[in-house]
Order: sequence, then C-alpha cells, then structure tokens
Amino acid sequence: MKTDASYLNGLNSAQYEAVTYMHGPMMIIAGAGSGKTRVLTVRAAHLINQGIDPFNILALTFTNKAAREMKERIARIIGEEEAKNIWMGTFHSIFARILRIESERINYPRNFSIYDTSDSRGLIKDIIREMGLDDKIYKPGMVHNRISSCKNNLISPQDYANDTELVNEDHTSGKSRMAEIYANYDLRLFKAGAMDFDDLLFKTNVLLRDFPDVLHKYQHRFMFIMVDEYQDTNFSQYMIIKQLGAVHENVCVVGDDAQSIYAFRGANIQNMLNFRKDYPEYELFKLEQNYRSTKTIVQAANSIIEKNKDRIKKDVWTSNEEGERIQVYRATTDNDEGMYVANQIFARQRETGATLDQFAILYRTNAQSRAFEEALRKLNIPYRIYGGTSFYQRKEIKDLLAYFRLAANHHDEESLKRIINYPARGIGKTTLDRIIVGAQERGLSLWDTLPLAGELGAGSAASRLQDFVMMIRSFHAELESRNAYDLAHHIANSSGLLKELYTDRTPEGVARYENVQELLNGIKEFSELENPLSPTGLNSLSDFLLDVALLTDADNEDEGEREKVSLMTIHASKGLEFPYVNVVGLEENLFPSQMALHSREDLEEERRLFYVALTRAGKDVSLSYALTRYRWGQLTYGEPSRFIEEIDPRYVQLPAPESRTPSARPAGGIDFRAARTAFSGSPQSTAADEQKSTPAEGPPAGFKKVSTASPGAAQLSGDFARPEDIEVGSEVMHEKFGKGKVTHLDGVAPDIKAMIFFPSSGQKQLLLKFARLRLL
DNA sequence: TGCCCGGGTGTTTTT
DNA sequence: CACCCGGGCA
Repeated sequence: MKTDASYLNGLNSAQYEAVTYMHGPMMIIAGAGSGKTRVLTVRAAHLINQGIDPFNILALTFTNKAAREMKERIARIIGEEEAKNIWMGTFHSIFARILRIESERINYPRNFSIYDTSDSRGLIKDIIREMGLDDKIYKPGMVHNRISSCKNNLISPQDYANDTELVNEDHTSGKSRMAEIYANYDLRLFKAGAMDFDDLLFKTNVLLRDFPDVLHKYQHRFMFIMVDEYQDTNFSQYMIIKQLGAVHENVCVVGDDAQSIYAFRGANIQNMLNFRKDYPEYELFKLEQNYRSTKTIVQAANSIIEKNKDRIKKDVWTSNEEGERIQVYRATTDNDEGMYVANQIFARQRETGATLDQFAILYRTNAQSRAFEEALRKLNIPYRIYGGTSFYQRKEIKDLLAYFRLAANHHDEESLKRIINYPARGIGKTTLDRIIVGAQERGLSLWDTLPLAGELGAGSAASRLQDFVMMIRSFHAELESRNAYDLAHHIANSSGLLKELYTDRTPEGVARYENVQELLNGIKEFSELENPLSPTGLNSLSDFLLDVALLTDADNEDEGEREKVSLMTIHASKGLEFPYVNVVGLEENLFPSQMALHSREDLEEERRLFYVALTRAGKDVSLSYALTRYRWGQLTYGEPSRFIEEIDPRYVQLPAPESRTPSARPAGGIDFRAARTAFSGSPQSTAADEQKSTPAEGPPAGFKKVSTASPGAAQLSGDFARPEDIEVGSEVMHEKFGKGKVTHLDGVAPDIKAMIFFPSSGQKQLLLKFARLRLL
C-alpha cells in the first residue's frame, strides 16, 4: 500500500465492501442519493493505492462533467499526477479518441469529422431530396431517429435490408425506401470522412470485432473497467464493455434500474439483467442508505416506484429527519404556476437564508420553461437554464467550427456547404448545385469536385473556388504544428468571418461577435493543456475539434453562474441534487407525456422519471400543475397527473378541493371536471376558490396575481404608458423583456417605433402603439 | 443574391 | 405561439 487508507474512513459497510472488492465482475445497485459517486471515486483511488497503474483503469461516465468532477475528487485523494492518467470520460469521448488512434484500420481519416444531430439531419434531408422522395413522408428527424436506433442496436444497413420485420414495418408505414436511405446515409458519412454520434459506438464495435489485435491491445490496457449509470447504456455500449472486459473480467458496473430514463434512445435495463448471465460468478452490492433526502421524500419516492412492475427489488431508507410534507399547488394557468413557484422560491430564500443555487425547477419538456423565466424575471431572481440551444449550436459558432472542421477534414460535406459562401465570396447556389450533382455523378466528395467546376458549367466561379481551396489548404498545413489558439484566430480572421460579424453593429451582431471571442478564449485555455499524443506536446486545433463535438451545455459550468436558480428538464437533472426542488407541470398528457400512455413500459419510464425528479431534492419537494396551459399556441385544459395520486397520501398535502359542488368530487381523488366547468363558466367563482386554495404560507408581500384573469384578456390596460409620453431616455417596463431604456425613436405617430435596450434581453425595436409599456 | 413575408408545422426527453 | 423553410420579389 502506497499511502494510508484513511479515505476508507466514513464509508458505511455496503460502501466499504464495494470499494474494496477489487477483482472480478461486480454490479453495484445504488439507490438515489446513496453515495454512488463517492463509492466510484474512492474505489478508483483504492485501486491505484493498491498498486494498479492508472493507465490500466477505464472509467465511463454519463457526462463529461461527471468525469471531470470525479477526476478532481480522485485527485484530492491520491494526487493529480496519478488521477489524470485514468481513462475517464463518456463512452463517446473515450471511444472517439480510440477511433482516432485506430482510424486507418477502418479506412477513416485520422481527423474524421463528428457530425452532430443537425449535421446528420441536414445530410439525411439532402439524401431524401436527391432520391426524389417527399420529406413530408420521410421526415428527416424521424428517419434519423430510426437510423439512430438501428445503430444503437448494431444493425448495419445490410442487416437492415435483410431484416424482413424492419422492412415490412417500413412497407406498411409507406416508407419502403427506408433501407435505401440508411445505406445512402452511411455511404455519404463514409465519403465525408465523418461519423455521427452513434457511429462512435458502432464503429468501435466494428473495430473491436474485426481486428483481434486491436481488441487484444485494449483488453490488456483496460484491466479495470468501471461503468457509471449502467442502467442507461444501450446495446452498442453493452457490447463494447463485454468485449473489452472479456479477458480480465474486472468489470464494475454501477446503476439504479429505478432511474433508467433513456429507453427512448436505446438504453436498455436488460443490460443489467444480462450482466448476471454474462458473469454468473458476479458479486452484487446494494447501496440502500440515502444520505440526501428527508424521510418524507425517500418514502414518497419509494411509494411511487413500487407501482412499477419492472424493477429490481431494493429498500432505500434514510436516517435523515422527517421533513415537511410535499405540497401540491393547483395553478389556474401556466403563468400562475410560474408566479407561484417564483414567489415560493423568493419567500423560502428569505425564510431559510438558502442561496439561489439551492433551488431547482424541474419540468418534463423544455417548452415549459417560459412561464418560469418570466416570473423569475419579474421578481428579479437570477436563474440559469440548462439545455435549450447550446452555445455550440449557435450559428456563428457552428460557422467557425465548420472552418476548423473543413481544415482538418476536407471531405466534410456539411461543413463545406455551410461555409463555401459564408462570408459571401461569389459562390452561389447555382454553382454549388452543379458541384453537388457533379460529385454525385462521379462518386466523389464535394471537395474533390471543386477543381472540376469548369467541366460542370460553373467555370465562371472557378477562380473563386480555387481561392477557397487554397485558403482551406493553407489552414490545413498548420493544423498540427501551430498553436491551436493562434491558428483558430488566424482562421477566424482570414476567412473574413470576424470581419463579417464585426460590421454588424446591431446588439445581436455584437453578441455574435462576442460569442466567437468566447469560443476563441475557450480554445486558448484548451491549447495550453498538455497532450502527449500531439506533436507539439500541447492540444492542437484538431484535438479541440474532437472534444468540442461531444461537449454539451451541461459541461460548460461557468464559475460566474453560481447563486442562480436552476431550470432544467428532469432528464438534465439526473445525477444532480438540490435542497429545494419544484417539480412542475404535473398534468396528464404532459407528465406523463401523452406519447407514453400507450404501453406499460413507456408509462413505467415516465414513472421512473418522476422518481428521479423527487429524489433530486434534499429538504423539500413541491409539486404543481395548471388547470389551463398554452400548448402550441392554444389554450388547453389539463387534469392533474396520475402521479400525484400515486404518492402515498401520508407524504403529500393536496390542495383544498376547489369545486363548490362537492358531490361531483369522487372520494380521495382530485376531481377535475368540476374545476374545468367552474373555470370556463364562471371566472368569478374560480378566483374566489383560488384564494381559498392558496397554501397556508401564503404568497409574500407584493405578490399580485396578475395572471389569474382569463388568459388573453387585457389586464390593467389603463396602466400602460401612452406612446406620446415616451421619449428618448425614458425608463420603461415591458411584460416580457423587463426593465429597459429607450435609446431612439423613429417614425411618425401613430407608428412610432422605439429602440429600447433591455439589460435582460438586449436591444429591441418595438412599435409603441402595441408595446404595452409602463413608464417607470 | 438577399430579404421579407406567408404558410405550415411542431413538443417529449439527449450523448 | 414560435420557428423554419420556401417562394417571390427588389
């Protein structure tokens, strides 16, 4: 033993057993909040302390962020020098790295491109068009999903075409050319030297399957394998682990079947059951003591998950305090729900002195965030939204990355199409179309077709095309040798992209410019990290590309983002914890989603999702639902989610009955039909009832229920400023954008337009007669 | 070639 | 409602 083993102190006995069991296959079933991360990190540290070389440890996590945090924690135990050598990351990032090393085996360029979802969809769309098919029948998104699930189940295009069941399915659904699309898509990816997300796993399987020496090499390198969130692995990932672990069988998987929430993208709880079959001698460990939540939360969550048939039995318990009952709030509208939650957070923060980063609002779909954003903004409560459009999905970022990608891999078709005429350089649609057709006819990549412009009838663009080619080649020449930041900056400049953005002086344009600067700063940081595999010893720009393709929003934890309320989907909250959690939108057809009502399996996944939501919380969970909500622009009526009733009543505080016709209310349940008629028939009585049902704590002072009136009705219209009262310099308040200042006025009455700067959302141009502003 | 407008369409969840 | 796409026009 190299150092003292004090890190083992403070583990409970189940944790201790799991940490110190070193050899042989093992599965850790870890209940929510049971110290799973701690077990994993201490176990890794323990292995190293017992003399295992960190290079021989492979640890696969669900997100890059989880990997980073785990590495930091291991470093704290055994020191950074050792910790940094562990192979730790997501399946995608680890195997992208290995595929890069082994690329020539599968005839891919070393700097293969990684297509993100929108690249994949774009390519599929092109293929559908080229095949003369109707993209209303073959919707690119759906086609992509189907292909994706094939790849995750290791079904190649050939397998697909030979699979009568799949082919028949397509036939009955009127999509008989699906197999062909898949084959074309795969071929085009290959020609472009590109892999999509699923390929990173698929091709790894191919590599390990077809090249025994490669398999052998990695089997011996990864003597110890750990897999986190095992319940969310798909078949393709399962097969990778199975192959890599076959020699040493030191495979440690950690998961919780109750938290499996990614079946929709191919995750398979069956992997946990298969584990027993593959390794009959495996050792099972169960972590059942929850350290995170109150008894109420733990027991409420247990009472929910018991309703599922597919589950591995376990008994999660806690010695924490009892805690408060779970409050359920019935909101009249989605906006009312937003205000209620924002006010509750405001009040609670005052009462408890908790900081804002201890609060989270969790919802089923991203589209629900709006009402909460508005309400929080009204109360000046800072918040942060996870998910949504990621930084890396922004146009200006994708544009610059496309230059990098094309420099690294000239055959990257999606990148080439994106930037060949951006900034505008006189290579128009006609020219590009001719090139695309020419490439198709000759079976060449777009890049290889560019010099043939003359024979394709695009001769007039020939010299501009040549300039473009020369430029990209010059970038390529410096890819590995030049400092990543310098080169990135050089590309941003000489491509004309920075200049293009700089000339746009609108606030949006300025923001885009700043985003690009931010990306460049990120590259600077990255370029200062050591990388032994790179010729310069530091990370190159192509290393950056490999990394950036697999980054998500969640990985961008800015340090300045503390002290904000977190808003995210329940999926995004996996693995996180917050003392105070609001789970919102608990309505039938929303949560559970209407897509999930058709089968028991789907419904059970929704229930697990609810289980995940509840168990994120430490001190308190509050639930809410709205009687009416705008969905795709239309007012819809909702009923309370069945999940509310499924919680053992001992742990919940339901809202007071709302209806004045108690006879209509079935015992024990929450009746909704009465509420609906009351709401739509008689707004007055609803308002009265609504006050009655306000929870005991009551809203904090200053809380005005502005949104209880029937939606769409003009509210407080007398309060709005008249256009003639607004002048340059006026401070105004806008319903949506918050506080702002008028910077210009334009036009003549009654069509006066005002430029207003809103600190929260930037510069906006508004027509005063419509803008419903308040003067401050 | 680029902008503006109208229509159509879409909501699960994401590495 | 909000976004995206395509068509038409300057």
